[in-house]
Amino acid sequence: MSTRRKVGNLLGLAVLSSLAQGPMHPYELSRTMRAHGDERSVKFTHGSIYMVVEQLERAGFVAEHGTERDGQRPERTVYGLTGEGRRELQEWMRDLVAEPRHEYPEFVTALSLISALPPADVAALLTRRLDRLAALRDEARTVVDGALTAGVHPLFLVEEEYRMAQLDADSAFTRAFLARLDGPDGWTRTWQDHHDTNPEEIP
Amino acid sequence: MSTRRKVGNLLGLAVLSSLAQGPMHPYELSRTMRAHGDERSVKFTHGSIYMVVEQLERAGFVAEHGTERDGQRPERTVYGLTGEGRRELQEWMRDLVAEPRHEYPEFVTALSLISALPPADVAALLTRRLDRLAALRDEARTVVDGALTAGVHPLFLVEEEYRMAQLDADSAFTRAFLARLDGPDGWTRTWQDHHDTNPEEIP
DNA sequence: TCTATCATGTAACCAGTTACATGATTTT
DNA sequence: AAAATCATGTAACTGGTTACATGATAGA
Repeated sequence: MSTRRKVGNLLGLAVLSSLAQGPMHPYELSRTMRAHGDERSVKFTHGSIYMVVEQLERAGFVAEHGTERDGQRPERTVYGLTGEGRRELQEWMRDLVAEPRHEYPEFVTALSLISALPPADVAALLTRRLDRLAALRDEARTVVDGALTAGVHPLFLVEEEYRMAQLDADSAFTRAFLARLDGPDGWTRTWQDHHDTNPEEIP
Repeated sequence: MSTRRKVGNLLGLAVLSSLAQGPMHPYELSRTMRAHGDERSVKFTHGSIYMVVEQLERAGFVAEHGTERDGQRPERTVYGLTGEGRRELQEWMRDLVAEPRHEYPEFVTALSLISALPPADVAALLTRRLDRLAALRDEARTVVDGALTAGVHPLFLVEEEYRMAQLDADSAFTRAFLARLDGPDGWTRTWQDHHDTNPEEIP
């Protein structure tokens, strides 16, 4: 990562945060994070948790807190936060909240190459996109409503609110783009020209 | 990637798109993409281009088109798009435009763990964030204005417009969040309580 | 001519993903 | 009791980042 953080993966942050509630073994991290619905906000899989815990240990942010054994199941190593780990958690969080960074959403890339598609096709594709955006928005809404009626405090749902706000902005942009395509302000014209003069056939 | 695309890296898409203009060697890809300002929309470095070209070749999307030599500089291998590559470019673009996917912006992760910070601190951090968001917005505006006066067609700047829309939504959300923090609707209360009852000290 | 920067590529390393291994429990 | 699923972990592979290597030109 560009950051000079010793562990750059955001999954590491989520693990630090979980361990702030008390020591756990990696599998338990996996379970509780999954149960808590964290997979909507952090990308992780079973395997990646073991990896990141290892990294955090190398960096001195977590340390072995003992080992347990339960019947003949494999022995589990329990990890706990170190002082350094606690400090890193705070600092990292403060940084993320205060400093937005330049990211690379897939749609940005696609837009930057949009002239590779013929304009008529793009109109159809954007229309389809509006549908899908609405579906994602509904999904978020459902998650939030479900959690609220289950008694979760709204504070623990702000990330979904943010997501919805971004989805709304995406929809609005998409609609505006569509409008410019339909309108006779010359957009489609130059675009089509660009296509015609750019044979793109180099066999 | 979740996609069953043979090459999942979006840099691969940008390379396919560049090669649609004609065969090139990797260094030239690097130069033209950089000159064209693509680094704002796709993350790449010198080294990653060589890597992705190799992957594209393994996948059959590009092929050696010959080798050149210029003086005693290292010999350059020129790559061109194959028929498969051209098809992949189209299909991939259509997919990206029509199907938004679930992504993991850093701020979403931070928000999902926001209760790890004390509420008073968060207010200050969000205020700082507003500044930084404004700066990023200005930056995008400047890029766009510069390009427009240099004669670039707006079609080639839509990705910056999108970025600005997302930044605006981010600002609006941040302001609303701040307002809820200040307001006496109980938010800060439960939050602070959560902090007090959650000692987070496991030394 | 010495030094800096450009042009071009390779290699070494670290991170992340996926698949696999194996005993325990639950379901049919 | 066979099949499926859960609990727990490791290993192998692939991808991405960084640092390095080396000749060529250009500026001081």
